[in-house]
Amino acid sequence: MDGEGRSIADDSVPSAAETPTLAHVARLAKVSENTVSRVIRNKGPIAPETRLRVNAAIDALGYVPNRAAGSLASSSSPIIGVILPSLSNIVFPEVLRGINAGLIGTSYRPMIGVTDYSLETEQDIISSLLAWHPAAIITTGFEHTTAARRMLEGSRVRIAELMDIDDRPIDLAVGLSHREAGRAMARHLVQRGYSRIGYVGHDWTADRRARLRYEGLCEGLSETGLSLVAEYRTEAPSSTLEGRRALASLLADGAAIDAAAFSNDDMAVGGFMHCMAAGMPVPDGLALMGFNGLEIGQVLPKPLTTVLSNRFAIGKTAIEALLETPQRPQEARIIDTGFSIIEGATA
Amino acid sequence: MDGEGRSIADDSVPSAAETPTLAHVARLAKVSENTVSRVIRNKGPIAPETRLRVNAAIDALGYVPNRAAGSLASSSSPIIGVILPSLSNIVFPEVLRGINAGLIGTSYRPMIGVTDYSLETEQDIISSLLAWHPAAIITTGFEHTTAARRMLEGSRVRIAELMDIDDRPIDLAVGLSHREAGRAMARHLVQRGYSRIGYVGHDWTADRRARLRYEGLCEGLSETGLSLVAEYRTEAPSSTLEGRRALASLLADGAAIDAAAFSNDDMAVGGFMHCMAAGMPVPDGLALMGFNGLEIGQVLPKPLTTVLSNRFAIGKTAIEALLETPQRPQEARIIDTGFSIIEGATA
DNA sequence: AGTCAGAATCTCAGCGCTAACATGTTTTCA
DNA sequence: TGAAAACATGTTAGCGCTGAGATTCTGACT
Repeated sequence: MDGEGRSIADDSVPSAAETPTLAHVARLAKVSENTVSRVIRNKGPIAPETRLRVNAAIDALGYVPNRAAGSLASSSSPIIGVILPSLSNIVFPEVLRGINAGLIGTSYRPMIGVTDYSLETEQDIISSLLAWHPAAIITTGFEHTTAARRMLEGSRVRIAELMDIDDRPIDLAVGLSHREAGRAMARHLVQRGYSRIGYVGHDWTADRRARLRYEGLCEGLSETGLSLVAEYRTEAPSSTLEGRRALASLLADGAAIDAAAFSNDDMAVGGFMHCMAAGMPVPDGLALMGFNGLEIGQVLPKPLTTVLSNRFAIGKTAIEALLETPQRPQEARIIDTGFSIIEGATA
Repeated sequence: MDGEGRSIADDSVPSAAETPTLAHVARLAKVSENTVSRVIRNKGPIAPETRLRVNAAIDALGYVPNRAAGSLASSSSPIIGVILPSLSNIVFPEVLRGINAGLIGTSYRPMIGVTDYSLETEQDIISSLLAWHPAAIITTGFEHTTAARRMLEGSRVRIAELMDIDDRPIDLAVGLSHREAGRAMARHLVQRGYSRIGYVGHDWTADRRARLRYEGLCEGLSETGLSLVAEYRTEAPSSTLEGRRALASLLADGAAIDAAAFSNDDMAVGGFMHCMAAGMPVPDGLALMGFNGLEIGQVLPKPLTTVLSNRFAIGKTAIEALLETPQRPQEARIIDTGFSIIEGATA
């Protein structure tokens, strides 16, 4: 019955091509905007009947809250800033996958930036992410420019630094001790009876963790009275191809080694490929050990002996810890997700 | 000299722990907020001297614009919604890498969602991304729920559907014809003299493109009077391990084939591993052909014969095309990024 | 000197939502 | 039975920015 004259403000339904707002929902459900807002955010007490009415109106209009408005009003947003060094290496997508897994069922969304291992780029990304007043920022490692560190510390946003735990975090660190992982590699190889151990690595100027593993490896060896008898580092970032080339170079130089420790699995798989192509028996002619525990290593004709870094768990754990405590705590916290040796058939 | 009494409103500098706003910058630079806004967005005429003064104030305060406020006021935001089916497969991170590359130098940021190949999940993600009024939404393929399609079409946001071009896009499609790629595989194998060709694939209920390649393969073969002599599809998603198992199963069933066409490189690399472990010579005992052109395939002792899908280019091209035209055009557009055969040593 | 276009800037009203507080309405329990 | 506590809602004032339309100020050209 709306024949009794034109109603004064019948804009309870938005005109076509106009996106419905809280106000539309409120009018249709005959409650205040604030009540609708509280229903949506599930905040404060709501009478069951009211909730029903509001939800019906939301469905009827196909209302979707405007996040920008919400963020502005509450000066915080359901965004998780995620800063990754690279997307070329499967390791970081796996961390992202963990982050995403931890976000399922929440209304948070990851907003990403890729640094290409440049601290200056990281700084720019941090500043542009902070402009969204995100709930948290997740980045990698402990190395940041001074300005970046100041921004991170100065913001009230929660900060997670992933992968590494060998230093003091700003707020939260989740990862593993790469130094310890390196030592574990040394111990494993020595236990297996190898004594002439070589190192094959990639350019680590921007990869602190690879260097930490290298240092751990050296320490581990020296604890048993050994040391590296040969080493080769490429000038390129890690890749399977570089690994293949690097091992070939090391052996071509006449290195007399019975085992090669690689900076990571990509490199080690490349090394394995070289051995196959060159007819070098593994592990009897040469033992190989990697780091990461990538799937590809486990599908080789002989599964690669390596160290499992729980990338997925790192991402997921970080998100869970961050969401658990929205406010930055007084004390920084470190979560060790550990590592484990994968006893393959190559070392 | 600020000793001459307390100034009435000297809040040109924000009090500590208060983030500076446009208003602070404006006061410090002695211009209106709007002028600062125009300097920042580089919009409208600004006197060089004013620009300098404003930029100095911005630097002095370390001002960072509040994106939520900007988005609310302009009802659009520098966000690119990116919806990916999965992060487990390196293919999609590579697309994301392309997207990211196309975004460098702009202030757009990707906000991501992962569907795990579920159309319902895609629909939820679309709705939650639209809540940000993004500049564009990039998703995969042409299959969407009815509601999702309606949301995409109804929004004024630009939409790109990636990977596939074998159908009609909503707005923009960037990718390659998987059907044609399948035909090309058939032609290549036939040209090389193989005639007893088998197919090894993964579960494609959610992977339309794998099915299209399969169909193209069959069509290509039948054009030369041939057809598949054996095929095996796993019930699991594609992986190297599944590929290895699948080829083993197919051969164990006694299939008399001289070449195996795989649904993708992951599967093909797994197949290669099986051959190595089983002592089957490649390609003389069995030829192998994949699809994608992943790095790992090219590092095998014999580089894998495969089809290069330009994942990185797909992402980058899509972004470039989207940013070039902020408004959705009348006519939907298709960009074919093509494919090419990688002549490896396995087929 | 008068007019006018264009450049440079300002004023002002929101964008759609939420925080904080105010108000009214029940329930609880001494 | 009355006061306090708990519940259920409403009212109001922004959050920090941008868009549209003034307004002021130049200089160019009659």
